[in-house]
Amino acid sequence: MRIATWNVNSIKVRMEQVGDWLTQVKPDVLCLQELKCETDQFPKDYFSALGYDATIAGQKTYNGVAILSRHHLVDSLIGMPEFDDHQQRVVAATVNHVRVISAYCPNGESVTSDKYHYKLNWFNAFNGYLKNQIASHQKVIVLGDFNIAPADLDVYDPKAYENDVLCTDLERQAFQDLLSLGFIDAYRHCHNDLPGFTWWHYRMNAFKRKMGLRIDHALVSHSLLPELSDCQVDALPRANERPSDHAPLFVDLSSSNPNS
DNA sequence: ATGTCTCCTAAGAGGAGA
Repeated sequence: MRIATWNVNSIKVRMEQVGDWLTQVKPDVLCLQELKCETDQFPKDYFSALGYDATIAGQKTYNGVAILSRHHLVDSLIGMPEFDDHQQRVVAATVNHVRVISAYCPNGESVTSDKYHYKLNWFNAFNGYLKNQIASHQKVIVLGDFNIAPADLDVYDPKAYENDVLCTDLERQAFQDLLSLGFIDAYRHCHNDLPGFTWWHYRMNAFKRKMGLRIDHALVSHSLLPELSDCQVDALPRANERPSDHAPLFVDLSSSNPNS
């Protein structure tokens, strides 16, 4: 199975780019973030015509997550049951006995912002949520925009981002606390010393100047580790004419057939 | 470098969020 994630920064603007990418890369599953549309505005028919079923958690203007799948999606769950939040940031569903979670973690804005506190609270809730998910499902994969660069290797200029949002010790600790539940950072596991940037600012010609951060991640449960064969960032869509600021990331699992 | 992009309100630009 190939399972991917992409923060598309508006599905209405990027629909055809996503369709083209699905046609070329043919993932079994694609997790989407920042839909920026309400659930009933999501172009479900367009992706259905490409062979993808969808579970959607949208809202007006901001946030919004979805899971697209070429296989049957079961046991869909919108949001975190024990965290009351009108911001649609989490959706889960099971595909071929693999629990897939699409997450759009809060950005935080800046360390002095109320949004930064919301971010840390949110990660605390997300930790509890994933603890439950990993306890109730054998194979779990969490993909999405985490808005955390876990280490200096994940930042083009660590000095410039030192103690800045996305890179603070508290955020990095929150990320490590997720791993401690029993997850592995798939990209870092497969690539010891490559940056693997997934996001580049729209400003400053950041993409062409390789000024990126690795803030989109795929976490696999220990039970999936034997199946993990590859994890790649596809930076090509970032060079599109009207790109999302994020590039897609995908994981290849060697088995996970319906009977395993 | 308050630099770019998207969406909203509301009838023009400007604010929010990233």
